[in-house]
Amino acid sequence: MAEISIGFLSKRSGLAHSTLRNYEDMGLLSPNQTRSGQRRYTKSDMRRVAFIKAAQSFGYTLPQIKEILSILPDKRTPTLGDWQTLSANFKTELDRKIRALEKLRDTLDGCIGCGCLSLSTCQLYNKDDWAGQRGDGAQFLKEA
Amino acid sequence: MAEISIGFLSKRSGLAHSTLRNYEDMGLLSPNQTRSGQRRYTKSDMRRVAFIKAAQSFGYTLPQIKEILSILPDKRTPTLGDWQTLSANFKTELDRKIRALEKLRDTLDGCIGCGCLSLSTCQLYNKDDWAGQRGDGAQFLKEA
DNA sequence: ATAAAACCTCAAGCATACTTGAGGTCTAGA
DNA sequence: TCTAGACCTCAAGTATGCTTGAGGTTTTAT
Repeated sequence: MAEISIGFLSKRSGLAHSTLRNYEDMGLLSPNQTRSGQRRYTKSDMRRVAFIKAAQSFGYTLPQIKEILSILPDKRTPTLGDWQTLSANFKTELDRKIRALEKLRDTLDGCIGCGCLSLSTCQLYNKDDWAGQRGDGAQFLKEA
Repeated sequence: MAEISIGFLSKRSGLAHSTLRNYEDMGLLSPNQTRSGQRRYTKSDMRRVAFIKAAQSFGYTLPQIKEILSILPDKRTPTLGDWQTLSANFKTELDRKIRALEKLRDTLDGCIGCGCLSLSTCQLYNKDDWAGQRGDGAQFLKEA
């Protein structure tokens, strides 16, 4: 049972075999192979899969997730500390996104029914206000 | 300036004209039209666009975002209260996702290097533990 | 009045992330 | 040993969310 087959990992994770192979092609997983070419995953791979699913659910793309996972060591099995670092970084990222969301809410709350229609007074019309003086106009949305 | 053209909204939001038209086709926006057929957005539409971008950045699909926006009234301009309700609901949703993420971290932290290789003792191998006794095995991942 | 810029529709194209299927190999239990 | 089931590769298909482009109309500034 130290040998984790693709079928076992597929059942545990709810991901299709083809999806797991796809992650491998994209460099997100790199299972060992038996002599005959069948995949054998480790517990570390199970953890990676769980993280991939979680990160995807927060809107991260596979290349982005690959980047996040790249802080884990290549050569040795990741330690608890390695995963805690990754986890903390990810949490920080999410917090940043949430702060951007709160800024959106707070900025735009002030605009509901404000009735102002001139570029000089309305936050929604005035591009400099969308980003908190970032001077772009689309800045907030890029940041979120 | 009470008339918001597609070009103006496009510049403010950073979204292409085609993207804004796409959102309209999907029922996320419904601007008025001038006699000749040009689109005229309201401030409320600007707010919707800002929300759409924010929700997308957290991994929501356009149909899901349409659903979230559906709590806003059809017939009248949404009030501050309408938006605050939506905003609070969305925050609750995000909190739920984040709690699932924390559960993932906590559940799997205990497994690093635990060395157990039997189905009966290892959380990673034992499908009932992936979801906190949900009996599916892929449950956590669905939930995140 | 006219020309540039902004707008329109509709259709095709593209990237991401899968899913499906054909055709074949490996492995484990009766 | 044989055969069902699990695995393999490779290629094509699908859904989502844009992007691009052709061909034409409307608006706006001079």
